[in-house]
Amino acid sequence: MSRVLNKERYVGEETRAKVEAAVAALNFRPNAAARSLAGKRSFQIALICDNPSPYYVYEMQSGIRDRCVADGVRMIAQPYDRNSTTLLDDIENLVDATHVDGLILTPPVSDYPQVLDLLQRRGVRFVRVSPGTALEIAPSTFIDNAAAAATMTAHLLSLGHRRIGFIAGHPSYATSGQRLQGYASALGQQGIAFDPALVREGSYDFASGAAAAEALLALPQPPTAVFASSDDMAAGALTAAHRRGLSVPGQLSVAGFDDTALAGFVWPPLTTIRQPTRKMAYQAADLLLAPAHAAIERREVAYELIVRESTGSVTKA
Amino acid sequence: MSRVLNKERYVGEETRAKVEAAVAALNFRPNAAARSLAGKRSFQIALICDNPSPYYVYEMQSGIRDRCVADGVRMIAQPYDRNSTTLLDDIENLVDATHVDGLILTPPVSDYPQVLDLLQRRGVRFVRVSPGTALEIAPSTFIDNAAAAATMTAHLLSLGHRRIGFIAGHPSYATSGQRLQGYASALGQQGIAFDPALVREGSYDFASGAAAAEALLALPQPPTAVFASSDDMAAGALTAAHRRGLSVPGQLSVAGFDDTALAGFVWPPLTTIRQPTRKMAYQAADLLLAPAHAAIERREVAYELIVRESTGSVTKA
DNA sequence: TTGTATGCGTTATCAT
DNA sequence: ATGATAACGCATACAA
Repeated sequence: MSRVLNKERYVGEETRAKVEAAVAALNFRPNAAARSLAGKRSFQIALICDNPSPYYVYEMQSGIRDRCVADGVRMIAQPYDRNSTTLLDDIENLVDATHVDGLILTPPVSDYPQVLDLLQRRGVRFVRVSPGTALEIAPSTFIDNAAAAATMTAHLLSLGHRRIGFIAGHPSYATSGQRLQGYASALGQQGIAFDPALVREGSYDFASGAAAAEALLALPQPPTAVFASSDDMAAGALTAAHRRGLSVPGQLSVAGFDDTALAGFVWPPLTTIRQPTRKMAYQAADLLLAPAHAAIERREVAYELIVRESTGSVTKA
Repeated sequence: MSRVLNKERYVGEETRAKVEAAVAALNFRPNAAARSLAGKRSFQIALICDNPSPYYVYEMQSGIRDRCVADGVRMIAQPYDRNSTTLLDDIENLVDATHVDGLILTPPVSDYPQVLDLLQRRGVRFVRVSPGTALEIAPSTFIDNAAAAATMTAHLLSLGHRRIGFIAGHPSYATSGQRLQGYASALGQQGIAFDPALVREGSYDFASGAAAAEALLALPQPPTAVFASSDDMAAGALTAAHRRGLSVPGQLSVAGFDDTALAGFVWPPLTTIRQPTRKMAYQAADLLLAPAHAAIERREVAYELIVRESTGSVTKA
């Protein structure tokens, strides 16, 4: 029976048929605990996801699930506190207790040296989503954040904007630096000087986006467009503009990044870079569940510029 | 060792100390699979959550986790497709394979007769969140949806509104009918006739909210306020108003329900009923993990009216 | 209060 | 290609 369920080679055709009939008749479901105890696999993977955006978390989980069902693998999802001091211990505990077949790490944990160390020491398989360092130690999925941010910046430039504010994410996220760099390089491409005053640091969440936009709009020479490197921050920027009575995009264009549902739920709907989170998650799970490859694979996923109503051409003064 | 870890009675003080020392020294972590196989508990629970709102899902998971850490229990979270035809089979498979210690069901699954039947037949413990039928078959957590909706409606009435549009949720959610009833009763309280034309059915998501609001605003005698029974639908109503060039709350007041983060991310921020999803989730997990009670417990959680800028007094024509 | 043995339901190894 | 059997790491019933 075990041999049939695990699709081993060398199983007679009639034996297989008999077993399958019995399985169907008895509505038999193998006990996961017993399988885990006796075998090498536990048919469980875990998602280590500490992210401020529920949309992101949801998409990650959905993508992983989509891939897992094919293999009958379950996902353990533990929302982690951002400031948990026990993260390392929690992960070690998880690994020891459940013997998960693998872990999927999202930013910023995907770049925590201590976590990576631990996992390597323990010989646990893991896949990283959007990592920024030590790319060769494990498989990963990613989008070209720099190119994506450059694309958006170029879009704003093509609309006539010359002073473009940029709201960066928290530096603990590798993607944050990559997006900033793309913004800067697109400006350079057009011979526009990089003005540090136009760059503010947020933490990928709404409140920080609102505060950063507030600061930008209070500048003696405020920008005519704001590009926030997350949807939540862009929504914050939108609110800041509304509070100041600025029409969007009439007086201020606003752009986001990620293209979560939020981008379409605000007014005006946000022009964004679509990061296919769900697809990245699916690929991450695929990397984890597929038979081990010889080489460490880095799998790139395509991004997309989504133009909506929050950006428009700069008005002639 | 087993006796110490499981806090059994009749363990000598010195034996306990020795064991604990060894556990600490070896960094010992009991194997979950072995515990599950040998014992009665699996130290795993599952969340069956099919909800259109990522915020809701996130809050549910967070609340459950908050309670689970205390017991060293893990949560299996599988996002379910809304239209999955295999839901019943998936759940049965989950139960058989993992022998979870219990399940937490959220709407609308918390009222699916087939699922409840299955769980009862199999003798699986489960807790329901916001159920509407057969309340006596299992513990549950809930808020008084009718009273909450009545409170919001009363708030709008006190602002001078007399024609209040109501966007209901999908009827498969028990909460949907409860909220509608609260709205109706508050109107009756003020001697205002219930006008069916002012009630539209949505499906708790943004798009349906936008469509419903669109229909309400197209009425010969449009409402001066719209009360949507979810934040997503309220955000949709907001967008519909903006598209029509209506100022909010100047020309149209908009109110939501749930008080997810979304309520604060849109413009203007939404007046809502705060449903403490996280707390409900925590209590649900508590009901599941606490030693079995004699009686089926129904645990009520308090709601709260949150007044923000999307509602205002009706303007004199 | 503590030691001991049996068994949980599979996988994997060794024979056949 | 298939049958038999020893682990897997704990909980638990029973004995001491």
